[in-house]
Amino acid sequence: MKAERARAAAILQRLEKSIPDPETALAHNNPFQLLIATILSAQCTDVRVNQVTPVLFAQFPGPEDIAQANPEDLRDIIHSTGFYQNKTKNMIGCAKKLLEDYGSKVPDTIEALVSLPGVGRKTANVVLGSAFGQEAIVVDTHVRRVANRLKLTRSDDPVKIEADLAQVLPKKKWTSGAHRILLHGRYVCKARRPLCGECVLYDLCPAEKEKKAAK
DNA sequence: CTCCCGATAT
DNA sequence: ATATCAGGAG
Repeated sequence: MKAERARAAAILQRLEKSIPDPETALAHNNPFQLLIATILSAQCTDVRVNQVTPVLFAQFPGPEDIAQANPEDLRDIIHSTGFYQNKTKNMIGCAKKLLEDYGSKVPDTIEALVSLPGVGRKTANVVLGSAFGQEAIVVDTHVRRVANRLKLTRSDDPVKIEADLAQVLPKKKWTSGAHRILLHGRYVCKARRPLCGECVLYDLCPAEKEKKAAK
């Protein structure tokens, strides 16, 4: 365990250099907008979400506006993010629930967040970390892949991965650390063709050693 | 486990 | 032309 923490610390130290400022890529001005943007980001790139949210928020800035919106209008705006039927329903349901149960404010606990339509653990942790400044480990597909390649976890279950990372990362670095791992996965340790040649973690990566051993 | 869907890399 | 990417709900 102690050795694992030291390895994780070494990994983080490299990533802090290669990714100095691990901020959310999702454009937003307040917790509500981040919540909606993150709901839209399910199975969709942040780049694409950022193409639709300015249009969406110009017309529907707050929960009141989205709760009352004509679903077709919302759907047309968010169409390109995919899964637009679900996402439209979720946005409206989510806005309504915020109005009815949370005084139009985005709640700041994982339990309350996860109770909102379209909000799972990943989305909840994004909001907790980036809107409320809590230490929250976001596990998305990138974090899952990178954490497994680095052998920081052996699990495919996001909840278990989150627990494993919580063990090995200092709490002060939960949000930034997970986000750096995420970004490293998006741009370097990619799903299809990982750029091992330009990876700052090259010598710390078990996946790389396995490849060499296989030769 | 299946369904929900568009965009892009190959 | 099509495989792959990217979370949540039922």
